[in-house]
Amino acid sequence: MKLTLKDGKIIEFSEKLTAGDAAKSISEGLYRNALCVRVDGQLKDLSYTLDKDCVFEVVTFDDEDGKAVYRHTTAHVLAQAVKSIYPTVKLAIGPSIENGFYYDFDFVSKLGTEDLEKIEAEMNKIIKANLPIERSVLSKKEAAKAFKEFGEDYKLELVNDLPDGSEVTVYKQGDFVEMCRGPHLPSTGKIKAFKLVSLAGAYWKGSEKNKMLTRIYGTAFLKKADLDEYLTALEEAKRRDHNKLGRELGIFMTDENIGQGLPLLMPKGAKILQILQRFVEDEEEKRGYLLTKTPLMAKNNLYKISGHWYHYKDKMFILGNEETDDEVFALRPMTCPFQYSIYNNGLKSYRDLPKRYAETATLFRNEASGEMHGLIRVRQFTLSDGHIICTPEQLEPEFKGVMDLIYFLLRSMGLTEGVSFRFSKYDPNDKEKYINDPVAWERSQAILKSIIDNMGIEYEEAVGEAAFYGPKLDIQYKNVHGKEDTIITVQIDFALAEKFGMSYIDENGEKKLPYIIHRSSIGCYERTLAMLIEKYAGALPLWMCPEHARVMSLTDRTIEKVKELQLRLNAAGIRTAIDVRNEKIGYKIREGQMEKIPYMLVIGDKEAESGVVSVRSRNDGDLGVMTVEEFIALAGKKISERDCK
RNA sequence: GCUGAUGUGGCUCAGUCGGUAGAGCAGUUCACUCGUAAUGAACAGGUCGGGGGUCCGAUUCCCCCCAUCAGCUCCA
Repeated sequence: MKLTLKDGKIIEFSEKLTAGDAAKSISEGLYRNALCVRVDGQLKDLSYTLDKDCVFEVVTFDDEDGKAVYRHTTAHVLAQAVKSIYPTVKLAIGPSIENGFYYDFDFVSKLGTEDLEKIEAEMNKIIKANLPIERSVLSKKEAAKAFKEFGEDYKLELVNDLPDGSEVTVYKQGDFVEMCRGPHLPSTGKIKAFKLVSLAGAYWKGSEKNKMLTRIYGTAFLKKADLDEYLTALEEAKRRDHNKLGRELGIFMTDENIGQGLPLLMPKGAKILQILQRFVEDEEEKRGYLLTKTPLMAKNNLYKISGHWYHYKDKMFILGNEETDDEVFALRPMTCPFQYSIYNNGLKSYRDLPKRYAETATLFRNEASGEMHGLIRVRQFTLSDGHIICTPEQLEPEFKGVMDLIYFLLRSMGLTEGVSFRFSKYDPNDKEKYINDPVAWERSQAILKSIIDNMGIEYEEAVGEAAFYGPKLDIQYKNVHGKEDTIITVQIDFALAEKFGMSYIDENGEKKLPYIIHRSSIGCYERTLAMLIEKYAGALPLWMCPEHARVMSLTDRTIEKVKELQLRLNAAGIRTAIDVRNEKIGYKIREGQMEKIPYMLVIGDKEAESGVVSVRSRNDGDLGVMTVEEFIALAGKKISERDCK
């Protein structure tokens, strides 16, 4: 029997043996770290019997699969511990996830955070006992019978969902049995460092129609030091959290009397958004967009035509009552039908196309109360919204134009690293959410796919993430908690033009339906700001800082000079504030540093006399003295170039 | 909306096993006029998230709201 190793080396064995023994004989060191193996690319337990030629690979914790197996086994230990402390609990599922694992339980009584320690103690007992983990195979029937006996309703449901005649693998450790595809570590004692991190609710099978179970999150590492490092990194990440940092820096606040999801942008935050908005609107104008300004509300008729009323009525802020009022209004949740109405004003020829409409749109969406999060999910927000109405031939170049604008903006903000692309498609089985026109869906998805493939964009496909009227290309960004959000989206709409009676006259004098691209350029300003705060830990690139420089007096003798310099810098396009309080310079510097002011300029008697300034950068510390002209050149260049370093 | 947690001066937090609260920072005033991440002193600042209930008495116990955080679900 020949085993082909990863490096191409071939090892021969005279008789069959377990994967663990094979690994052991190949390399003592590697074996010590082997968690499981890959046989012909398939993950197997160390107890797996090798009986024919194969490609053989040892899987360690350095391997993503190895981490997953290690953590998955920890999840089993968690389940065993919970089961032994709370015998009435019912088990659901417990997979490994990025950076850890979770397990869902159905508890009879409530579980509190303080119970986690008790569970950890029990887990430690199980690990110390070093119970062997044994795999066996049951028929569907046998498994169903066993889980029914144990009263494991959720496991039973999972078994019953399997096709008839299929086999079920179960893993046994001590008196604890768990249905699982595996593989697993050979024994519970292999787990060295773990921690239960948090407690949360989660719906059975991910559907809110089902019962909410109790989910316990945890993580596990090979070494205690690695676990500690991971937990410290989590704490570090929280320090960058825009929701904390943004409030500390005076960028935004909330007020319980104003309401959930309604952040107030304070002077600094408002200034940043103004800077970004001017930048985006100017850039859009350069690229042939026409600015519109449309109402913040409309009669519900409008949303009935678009279909939004039927899809999203319960997420709209409605003014009036359909039963009793002649007219019912709703705050706008999107801009599309307003710009379509503008398009429809006057007959359009193919010569008029493409029409590129853009608007910095205030939108309102009544998000569920538990969804709100800082500046990322809010009920009122500002979207750089826009619609391009074009002929079929113009669709691809226009889409490319949109992507070019988006790249330009992302680059200007230094956000190109860390974004990923998602091709969001419809779900053919979801007749509720999507317009029922499979032919149009397939056609428009094929068009979008061909465009983005031609552009060489790497993306993930996501079924069931499309808008109800068409497929999307979403630009995704991860926040400090690792949660991914869409920051920008570009959509192809095959449905709404017809609903709104939009048309153009083609070369042959025939009336045609245009294509529509729904697009954002910088996304939702509030959310983009949140991502910027987290990316730069509050120290935003100079060009978008509300305060570029702060001039500080060393003593009261130089206050007048400080004020003069402020005027001069402001005139040169450098947003400048002053600090002439009667405080020590170290104190003023410390404050400026904590507020992440890019440049702090100090004027004492020496500078005042020779007409220079002492410059300190928030990143590089004291830069020494320079003339005012030199400073203006230095800062001015970085501002105009939108230097993000 | 659901699960769990949290809510005490502008901020960070302590405290009260039921007898109307305390610190540090920030603020104000005074002194110091100072050289690149905190000068010193004094003063001022709180309906203990809101509303009900129990009690002689509630910030503390109970109920209902509101807001905040993590997760689930949702996201045109």
